Amino acid sequence: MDSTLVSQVRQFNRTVTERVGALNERFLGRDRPLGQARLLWEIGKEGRDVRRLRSQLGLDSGYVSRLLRSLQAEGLVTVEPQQDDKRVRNVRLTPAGRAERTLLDRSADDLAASLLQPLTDAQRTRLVTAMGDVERLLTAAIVTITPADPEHPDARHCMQQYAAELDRRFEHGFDTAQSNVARPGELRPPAGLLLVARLHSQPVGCGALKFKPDAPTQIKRMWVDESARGLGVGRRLLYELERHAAVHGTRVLHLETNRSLTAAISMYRSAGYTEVEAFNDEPYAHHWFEKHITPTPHEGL
Amino acid sequence: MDSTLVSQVRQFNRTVTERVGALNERFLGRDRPLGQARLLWEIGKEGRDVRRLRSQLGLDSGYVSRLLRSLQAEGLVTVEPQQDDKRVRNVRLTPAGRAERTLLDRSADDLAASLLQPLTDAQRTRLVTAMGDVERLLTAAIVTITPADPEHPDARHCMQQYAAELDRRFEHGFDTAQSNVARPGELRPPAGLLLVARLHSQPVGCGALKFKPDAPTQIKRMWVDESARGLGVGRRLLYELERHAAVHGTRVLHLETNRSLTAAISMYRSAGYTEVEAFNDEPYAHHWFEKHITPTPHEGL
DNA sequence: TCCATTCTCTGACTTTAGTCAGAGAATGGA
DNA sequence: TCCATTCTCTGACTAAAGTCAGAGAATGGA
Repeated sequence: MDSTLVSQVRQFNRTVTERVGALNERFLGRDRPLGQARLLWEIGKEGRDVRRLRSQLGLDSGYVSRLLRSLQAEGLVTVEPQQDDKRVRNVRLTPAGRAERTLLDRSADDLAASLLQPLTDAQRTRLVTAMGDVERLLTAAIVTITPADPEHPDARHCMQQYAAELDRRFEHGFDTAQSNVARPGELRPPAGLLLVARLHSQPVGCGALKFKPDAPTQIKRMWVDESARGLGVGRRLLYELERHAAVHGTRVLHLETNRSLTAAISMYRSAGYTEVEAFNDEPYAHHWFEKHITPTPHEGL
Repeated sequence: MDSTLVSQVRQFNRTVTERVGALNERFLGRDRPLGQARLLWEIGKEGRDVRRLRSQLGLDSGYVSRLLRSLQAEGLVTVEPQQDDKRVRNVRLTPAGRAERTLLDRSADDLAASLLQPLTDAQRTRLVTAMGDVERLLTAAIVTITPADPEHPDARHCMQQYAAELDRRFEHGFDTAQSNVARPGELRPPAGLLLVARLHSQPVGCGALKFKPDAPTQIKRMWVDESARGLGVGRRLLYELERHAAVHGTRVLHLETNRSLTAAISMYRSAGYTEVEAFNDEPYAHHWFEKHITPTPHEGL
């Protein structure tokens, strides 16, 4: 890895955590421990169940329990069992809790404003733009891409979303029954491979390979969730699929797509796929692409 | 303040501190409290005196003392009185301490690399560029600009640096004696005003006004330290001077400058100053500028 | 109807990160 | 020479942020 990049990232980490961290304490931690404040914030106006609070903040169950009790003692929250599963408990803000949360909200606004205040308009715009870029790319960096079984709940979620989106976007909708859609077994080794992209362990994208003896490997089910677009997830999925295909000995990749998926088409083009004659009779396809790759069997094993 | 900007800054603070903070702990805080690690890092290869450590990390003297003793107990540092002032104590790393610091260094590199690793080359470059922007602008945001007495050590430092820089940059050097340089009294209210820009309480720039009865107010001693260029400090100094001048009732501002100071000249132009005939006989000047402003007496009082 | 599992809570801890009020030594200037 | 100041250290605290090992209630499937 380029050491200049690494040292610039380190410099950034130092400066930003120091600067923003210091402000965080000065503004938010004024009369309330940061832990309590974070919890109060995360409960939200609608309330939340304890389990979700815990996983979102990454805290010990005992610790959260204690924090909740201290908030309860101050009359800021109420805790009661969920209707349908009485093991789970729901936390809600009382009116006093909502008022306190609004105060925190104001403090966070003040903090942000204090960072912007000394800057000129032009500088403010540049700062916010750069912050957006950093955020987006840091988010992209924590997206993981791993093989998954087609029957795994995350995989099924992706497939459903995939079909639902095609149905929305195709001129005449999309019906799984009419398409040459792959059955789960075909996307499971050794017949194929399914990759799932996850962000904060939520599935946000997928892509699959279907290996064919003595024929090009097919790319299937490329999908990226609305919320994760613009992070380069599609490109990474494609790249990972190509890598796996190469290990499997693939020389040629095939994929077909619908003309309504313009962003995908231009991504395929820019990733080196060239349009070819129709190589199958998929009813929903308008474009057929192929790419030649270099097999690298057993690499990294 | 534009609430879109504010909420974007908040979003950034949340995402980035969470993400970088989590990594910080996972990589750096593995087998050593973060406080110790920071101290170990800050001591540096050359050693440092305790006073400076304290001020750089912003910690209580008793706390630093205790941290140092725990590092000493592990054989990582030695502490001994300074030669010339035995109240001050110097801290140095032992070979074991240096080894430990190298380990920390490696961890910090790994952390940074782990952020970059999942990204494509293009994304890495964009991330690092955006990080640089954010850092620079956050640094700019904590520069303070306040009036100072011309005899204050920080003010004197600025004046000396100002003269030294002119001497370096002018073709034939710069001699205070030959210039119509203002004496301290002239830059002190009510005759004038001196502003000092500071970063982390170190002086990094200055600018002054000289009020003249029934004549344009003069801008003098505009200087920004090498280390703080590109942060918009000059522009902010100029803006603040104009604001003070307006409050004082000024209608026209005058300033003269040397042709070697090209960056300053273009800043004056872009800030609305127009070149005019020479209005004085300053021997080092090649360009004379003026700007009309609207007086705002007693504003904000 | 069991029984393993899930979810939350409690009690008993620990570690980290400080703060505060001096004490004691050294220094610098009047 | 004195005295205020500076610098570091020590003792005596505190608060925050967790960790860990259960206990007890509820649930869901065999």
